[in-house]
Parts: sequence; structure tokens; C-alpha cells
Amino acid sequence: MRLVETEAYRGPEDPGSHGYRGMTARTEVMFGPPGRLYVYFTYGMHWCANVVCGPPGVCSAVLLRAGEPTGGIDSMRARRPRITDDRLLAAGPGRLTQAMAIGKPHNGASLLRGSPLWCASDEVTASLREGEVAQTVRVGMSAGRGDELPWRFVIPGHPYASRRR
DNA sequence: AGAGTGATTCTA
DNA sequence: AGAATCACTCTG
Repeated sequence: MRLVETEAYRGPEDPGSHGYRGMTARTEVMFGPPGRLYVYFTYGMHWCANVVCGPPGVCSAVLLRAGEPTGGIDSMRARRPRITDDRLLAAGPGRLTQAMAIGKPHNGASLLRGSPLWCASDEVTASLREGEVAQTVRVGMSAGRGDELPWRFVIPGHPYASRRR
């Protein structure tokens, strides 16, 4: 899966972050060491996955918002049988976790090389140049919760990025 | 536009 | 204990 859209979340300085009011049982992983997955359940139905980025004690994570399937696309289609358009397989944080079969068991899992699930640059993402990644406000943020912060990162017009409804 | 769905967190 | 909230998705 090639990531084409992400959002940054921080800690006490970011009212949109689960870590805004300090560490809780749910957000423990976000305050832990970097390179792990923070997975949370929301709206009674959906899982969302983040990559923890900050050093231990610092809350900082990146939400995986959309991806372009590279390998394993048949498995993804099988997991999302109602989807007929491949562009929608992982075009949204809940869709992406469905496509990749990420759920509660993955909370806290390592993403370092050698892990079953790992995270790295590929030739495409590594060659992105300044200006080829746009910054916008984050999705789903209401007023006063950091809705003005330009912490969504997306490849503009990318066919596999999430789209406005 | 509204429903669906349940964990988490806040308030008392 | 109860209420409010919620980094969403799908259907109509």
C-alpha cells in the first residue's frame, strides 16, 4: 500500500488530538516509542490507524488516511467485496484499515522492518518533491479543535486519495 | 441528509 | 451512573 494521504496529530498543543488532555488507557501507545501503530475504534464501526512518531513521553502520530494498493490488491478486494472501484479500496482512514485488515490486535504493533507489517519509503514516495504534496486542514475537525491547522498532507488529485463527499 | 454503532471520556 | 462526543462510511 502506497500512502497518498495522511494527517498529523500532536499532543497537548493540538486540540484535535486524542492526546490533547494527556495520556489515557486508549492513547497510551501514542505516548510510547515511535515506529508503532496506534489503532483506535470510532463511530461504533471503524478502525483508524496511526504511525507513532514522537519519542517516548511525547504524543505525536500520523493518521493513515488513504493509500494506493500496490501488492495484495486481490486480498483487499476480497475484504471489501462491495467495492467495485479500486480507487475506493483504501480512500479513507476506515477504508484503509479494512483493506489492510488492521484492527484492535494491531494497536501497539511495531512497524519497523522485519515486523509482519512495516512502513518505509518506496521509489515513488521517496522521489516526491517539495510542492508535490499539498497541505490542507484536517478532515472532521470542528471549530476550536484545531480545524485551522494545515496538518493534512495529500498528493493533490491523486486518484486513490479520499475525496469530498 | 441521516442512519448505523459502541468505546471512550467527561460530568456529577 | 448517565450523557455527550466521536480523526467515519454507506445508502438514499
